[in-house]
Amino acid sequence: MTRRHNRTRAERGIPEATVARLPVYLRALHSLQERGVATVSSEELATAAGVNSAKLRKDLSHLGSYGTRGVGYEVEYLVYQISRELGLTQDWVVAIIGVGNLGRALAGYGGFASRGFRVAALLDADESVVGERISGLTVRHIDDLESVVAEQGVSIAVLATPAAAAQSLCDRVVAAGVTSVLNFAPVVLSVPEGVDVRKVDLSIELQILAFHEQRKAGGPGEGGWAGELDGPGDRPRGEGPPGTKQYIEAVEA
Amino acid sequence: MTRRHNRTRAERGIPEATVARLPVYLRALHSLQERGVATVSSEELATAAGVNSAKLRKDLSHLGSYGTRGVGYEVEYLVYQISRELGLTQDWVVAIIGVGNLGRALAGYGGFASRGFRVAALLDADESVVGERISGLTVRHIDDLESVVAEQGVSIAVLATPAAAAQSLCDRVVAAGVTSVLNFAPVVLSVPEGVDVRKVDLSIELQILAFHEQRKAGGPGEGGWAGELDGPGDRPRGEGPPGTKQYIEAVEA
DNA sequence: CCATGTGAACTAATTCACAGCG
DNA sequence: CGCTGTGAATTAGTTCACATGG
Repeated sequence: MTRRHNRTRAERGIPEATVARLPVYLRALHSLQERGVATVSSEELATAAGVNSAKLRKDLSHLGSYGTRGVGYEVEYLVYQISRELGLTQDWVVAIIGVGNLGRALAGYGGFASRGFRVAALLDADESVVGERISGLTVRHIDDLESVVAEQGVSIAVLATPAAAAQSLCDRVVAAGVTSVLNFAPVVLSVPEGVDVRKVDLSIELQILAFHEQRKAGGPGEGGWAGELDGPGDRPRGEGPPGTKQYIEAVEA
Repeated sequence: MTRRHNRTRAERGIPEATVARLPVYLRALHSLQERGVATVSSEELATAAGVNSAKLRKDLSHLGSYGTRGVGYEVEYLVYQISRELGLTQDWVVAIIGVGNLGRALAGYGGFASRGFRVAALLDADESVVGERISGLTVRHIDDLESVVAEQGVSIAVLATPAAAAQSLCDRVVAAGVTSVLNFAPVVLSVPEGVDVRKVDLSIELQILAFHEQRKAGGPGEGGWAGELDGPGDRPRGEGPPGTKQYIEAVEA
């Protein structure tokens, strides 16, 4: 919040929206780097990252003044600066909790190893998967969670468990000292101050798409304005507007 | 922006931030419903959804006036209204493109079927998986993409392919008439006006966590302010500050 | 009397537009 | 001259706080 030195810039506090875009810029830069491009303008990089150039420049300006006026940005240098800002110049030890379909997919995901993330452990409660070897790691029993976290120095836990198990496992990893959690289970996790949680939720994404899809087709419901004037009083109870699937009964997965 | 009728509320145009939270509220409501709760206050629901109550009320107010002052919201009714707003009172036909680890995990994900999303097809380019049966569906060859989209009336495509294939497959599904894409490949997709794309990106999420994790440990880089005073001129070229992993060489996954 | 619904105040994020530097 | 970097203007989102109505 308050400045605590004479920091020339960056000044402790990059906007969250900017932080969320830095990885995108970084990926675009890597791709340029592979193609042997040495220098890039804000316009070009912005296009590659799918944003407009003003936003890109403003974002980068939060890190410092790393461009050259009249020229652009040196790709390699910018890659380094963004990597450093994101904390990718050091390794982060990751544990994946839950080795179902998703956990396996994550364990095999190349993107982990490539950028400073080292998967050090796979854990599961199911005896029948414990001991199995996946992507070079032996699945360990969830009882070992605390010792694994301590021994390996895990700082990021990836939760790929059923919803019902997520909160209590989250509590355990946090108690064991993990301060960042990436949650794939469809639940809202509560964690103490100082612990960061990020959520990846397929079904939420689909529902957002459905909203826009419906809108393209014209208004909510089937015929557009079912229930328009219903103040409390003429509420549909137990049935939707004619022709619609009624309510939603299925259980959460 | 300007009102264009005497619409009592909703007024065409729910803020994007609100849309993104509606699925969370919906999930919390379903969970209350399962526990037999009939009525809920904004305070309770907000807690369950992990937001504050003012935000929840403001969000719901964009849909209409569905609460009762002094009492709260009727769970069942609110479930219905949010579902309708999100377009979940109708079925959406989904095709999953790419049947690797991730595609399989997605195909088996219960959250699909449960809320108005019907996976109608699995497609892959790899001959060795074509014909395989997964979660009740036979994997079809990617050559059939256009006909599958047309026959099944697919409106949402889920891309779970390698990065290199994503854009051209995206082009194909869009050309075939799909107007919503959920992209798991680590690339920025470009699509024509009117097509919605949402991105789920593991490695971005991890990088955001790393940023905050690093911050907890105190400042970027190892020793805090490597390159502090470097205006252009004394840039590190080809090496990072002492002791840091240098640059990032690995390829994108 | 209590919890919703909402103007008003505030904070964050985006976009504009141009000064200024290489 | 061409591009970055950035104040200023705008727009979006959040939070406050309370009038309102069941």
